[in-house]
Amino acid sequence: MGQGKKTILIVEDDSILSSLIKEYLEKQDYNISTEPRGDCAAYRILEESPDLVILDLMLPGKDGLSVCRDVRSSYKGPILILTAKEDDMDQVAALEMGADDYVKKPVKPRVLLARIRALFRRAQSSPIVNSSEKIKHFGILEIDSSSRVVRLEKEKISLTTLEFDVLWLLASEPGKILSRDHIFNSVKGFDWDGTDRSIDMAISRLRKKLKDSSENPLKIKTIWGSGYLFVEEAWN
Amino acid sequence: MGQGKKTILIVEDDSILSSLIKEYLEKQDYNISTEPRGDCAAYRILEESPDLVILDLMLPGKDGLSVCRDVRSSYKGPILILTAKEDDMDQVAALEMGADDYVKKPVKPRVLLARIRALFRRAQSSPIVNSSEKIKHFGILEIDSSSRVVRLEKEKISLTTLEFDVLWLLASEPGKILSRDHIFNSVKGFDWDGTDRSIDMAISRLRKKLKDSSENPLKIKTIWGSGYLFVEEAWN
DNA sequence: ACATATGTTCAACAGACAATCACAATAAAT
DNA sequence: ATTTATTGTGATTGTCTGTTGAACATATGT
Repeated sequence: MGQGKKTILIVEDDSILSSLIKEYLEKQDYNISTEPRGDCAAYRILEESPDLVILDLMLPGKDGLSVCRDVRSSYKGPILILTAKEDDMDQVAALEMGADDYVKKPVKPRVLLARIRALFRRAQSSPIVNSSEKIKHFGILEIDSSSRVVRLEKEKISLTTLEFDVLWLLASEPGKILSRDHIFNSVKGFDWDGTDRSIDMAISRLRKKLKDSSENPLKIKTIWGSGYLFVEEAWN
Repeated sequence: MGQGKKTILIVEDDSILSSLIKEYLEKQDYNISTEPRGDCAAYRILEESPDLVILDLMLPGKDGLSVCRDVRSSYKGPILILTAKEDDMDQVAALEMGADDYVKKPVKPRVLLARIRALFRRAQSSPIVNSSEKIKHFGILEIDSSSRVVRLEKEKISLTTLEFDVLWLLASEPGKILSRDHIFNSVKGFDWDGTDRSIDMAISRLRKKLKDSSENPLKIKTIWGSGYLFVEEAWN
């Protein structure tokens, strides 16, 4: 499930620190992007709408406080200020400006993580409504993503989680070639290592369960050197 | 609990500091009560349900961390830890235990106020989910959250607190995958340690009571590697 | 056409994760 | 303080998924 990971934008001009935090948080299973410039930060926050923003105060282009003020009215996620400035009045100003936390450098990664988690616990945000279609029909095949049930000629087929996810993805774009790379990424949420053949296996097991011949597959075709393709017309 | 003044409970054994903060915050138009003992704190938090709690860690009777853990599942307001302890691990532990902020003494009143305000801002805007809907119907299943009664084909099913909370949460978002992490967090109020299997057990017991087959669950499905999902269509 | 390199399938195995039992620890009730 | 109910834990079993290697298929170069 790709949607699972939370995204965090780190706005920080010290690239060493920035990538240090990035690495640490990536290990904790967050999706991290970084931005060194203050004047680009506001734009990117609104554009990417990350689940959380880590914001430095002293930045080239525009200071963090202004960024915070500028985005606060439209960006609803938590903003965590991370800065070396010692002044208490900055802290007060930032918090009043709409920041949710103010942490002084240097900070232990473990502490930063705990604070991030506390903010997420409170925010609990996920207003992204999945308005896309929940049920797909292709002749004798029916796929229901809210109950995760697949029927073939009205008969229920029991698929595993991975098999279902792959089928749903392919069926979402019938007639289009999807690379292993892309399938892997969409289904697992992280990148393909190039040697993994789990997708091959999932396809193989899917074909068997969907009664598609493997030597001459009509329903899920192999595009040699490119990937796989769901054939819409094959289910009648 | 009216719209008027917000109430804050200060749990702090140093009576000088305690009344200092009390005075300052009263000037800012908050309603303050104080409690010096740790072992009485949990009781008073649940009894008075203040809008926010300021909690010291080193307390007579019972330490603040335990207080935090004990009340977290039923007390939903912000908890701010205010302590002289310097140890980073205490900070991490407190935040993971469900605290919302961790401030080191000594702190300027102005800073404390700013942090309190930031917490209130979040608490207010955080979506209280079930203010409207108190009863859910899914075919033969009926869940009443005001009386905490569950009926299956009109027959009353007796669920434990945890089981009910988990069921209610899942049924609040049918067709959506909820991770153990998320379920644990919502139900207990603090973070999952990664080895705990209480949610698995709750699900297992729920399935049994709701007469869902365990080898091939139709009503509460397992999404391998991700979590669980409530199937709306399975109750007809 | 032939050999060679590269991409794909599949069976069998191994490791990771989940379900469940029986029991221990904890909390609640008496 | 004792009993009872609820929740968490260790061990076991089963299920899902990824890996390996051999066989097979498709493309490329000579």
